[in-house]
Amino acid sequence: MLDLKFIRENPGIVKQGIKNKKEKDTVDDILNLDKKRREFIHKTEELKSKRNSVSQEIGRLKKAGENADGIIAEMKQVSDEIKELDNQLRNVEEKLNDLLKWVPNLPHKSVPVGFSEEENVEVRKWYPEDYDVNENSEYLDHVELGKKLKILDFERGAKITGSGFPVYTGKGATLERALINFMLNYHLRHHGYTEVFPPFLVNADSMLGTGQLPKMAEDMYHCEKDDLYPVPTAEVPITNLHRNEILAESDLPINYVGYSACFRREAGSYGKESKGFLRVHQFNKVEMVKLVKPETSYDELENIVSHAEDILKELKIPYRVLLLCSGDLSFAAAKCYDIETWSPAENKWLEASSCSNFESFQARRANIRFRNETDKKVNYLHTLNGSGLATSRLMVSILENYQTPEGKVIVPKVLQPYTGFSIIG
RNA sequence: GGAGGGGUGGCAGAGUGGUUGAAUGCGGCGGUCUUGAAAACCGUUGAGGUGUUACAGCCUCCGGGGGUUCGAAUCCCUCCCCCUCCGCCA
Repeated sequence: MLDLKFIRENPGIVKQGIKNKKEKDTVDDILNLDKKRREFIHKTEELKSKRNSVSQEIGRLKKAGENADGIIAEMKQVSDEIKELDNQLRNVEEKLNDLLKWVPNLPHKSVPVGFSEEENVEVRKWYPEDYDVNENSEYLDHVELGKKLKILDFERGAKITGSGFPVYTGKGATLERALINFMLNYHLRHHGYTEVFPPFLVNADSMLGTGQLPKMAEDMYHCEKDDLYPVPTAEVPITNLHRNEILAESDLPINYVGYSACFRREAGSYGKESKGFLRVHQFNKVEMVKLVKPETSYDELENIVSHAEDILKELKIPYRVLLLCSGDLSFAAAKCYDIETWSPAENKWLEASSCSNFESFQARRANIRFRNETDKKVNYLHTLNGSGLATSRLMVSILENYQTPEGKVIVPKVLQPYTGFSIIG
């Protein structure tokens, strides 16, 4: 959510930001409602002030045993008027809030303006030593390989649940678990995070807090009976841990890392790119979440990206880092880097991580604040998160890059202590 | 799922219709005293909205929402959460 005052004072900047993000511009409607709102506030508060003082007077009269029927009758009218005005005010505020919830975060000034993914900017690329880009191009893709080695079973996943719910079996299951543990441990030991194991279902307030609702409602699973949402990412429960809290400045930065299964409906995305792991409804992800002081958030964004990159370097998987252009930014993000890993069989880069700075956008929605130690003022903090990383696309790159000419898969060295075996097949 | 109890400021804990945004204690901050610290004493200490150049002023908030009343932390309805006991259960 953007600050209403900021919108009021900088409508031009907000409009431009919305345009650059290809979102719907409701600024004029918002400003109109805001004006109405303040008019109602003015009227209703004037009456309330009167009511308060007269009510006190009534109390005094009654105590003194005097008759107050006249002013009580008068106040009854004032009270009705207040009720009516409050209703109208509530109505206006509801409309205003509905609009505000749909206003996207504004792109940071360092974000290139652009309207398609072609306009994303490649920031850097990394290959393991002696990596030959062409070497593995003849190998089996992860679906065929997974089937042959009996480590992935997409068909039975479809049977027991539905398409897009992969099953890991045998050494595949162990490898997946090893990957998750390796990543968690690495972030804990080398990057100073605190581990969180969150619930996988959250309430609507949490989904609103991080910005999945209302805009992404169609992409979320929803358990209607209990009004709970399976998390699309651990970002949601972890960021919302401190919803409606005022933290001490000395608490910051807070660095959390946590694993969760992630559930996404991916509505309307069938067909293209939906093979195997390329698009699934349930996947595993280790997520880094940071709650930081505003002035540090852009440095922290660079940190979080490098933390994700460290994992790929340890795994020796080729990757590239993209700076997303304004039009490709998610609703809540002010700036975002995607990390894509190389898939030789697909002959393309696959998104395995997304690292974003939300500035105060989520903090304002979720009401997460901190108290400045020097001036004692309360202010919104900045939130960030980054995948560190999602295992599904990463697994594609691992299986394909570590494939031997015989169709076996060597387990990356850093994972071997976790798997207990060094080769699959 | 059933029965009962409870949700008040950073924490503990008063307050059951009329200057109560809220006693008191602890904690925090500032000060006096002290070579320094502790103790003691004094003062101060919630958030949001509106408004203002900035103050002031005004309004709202005692789990959330709604209601009764001239007036609600206090009464009513509803939802949520916590605790105790029973039942069920990985």
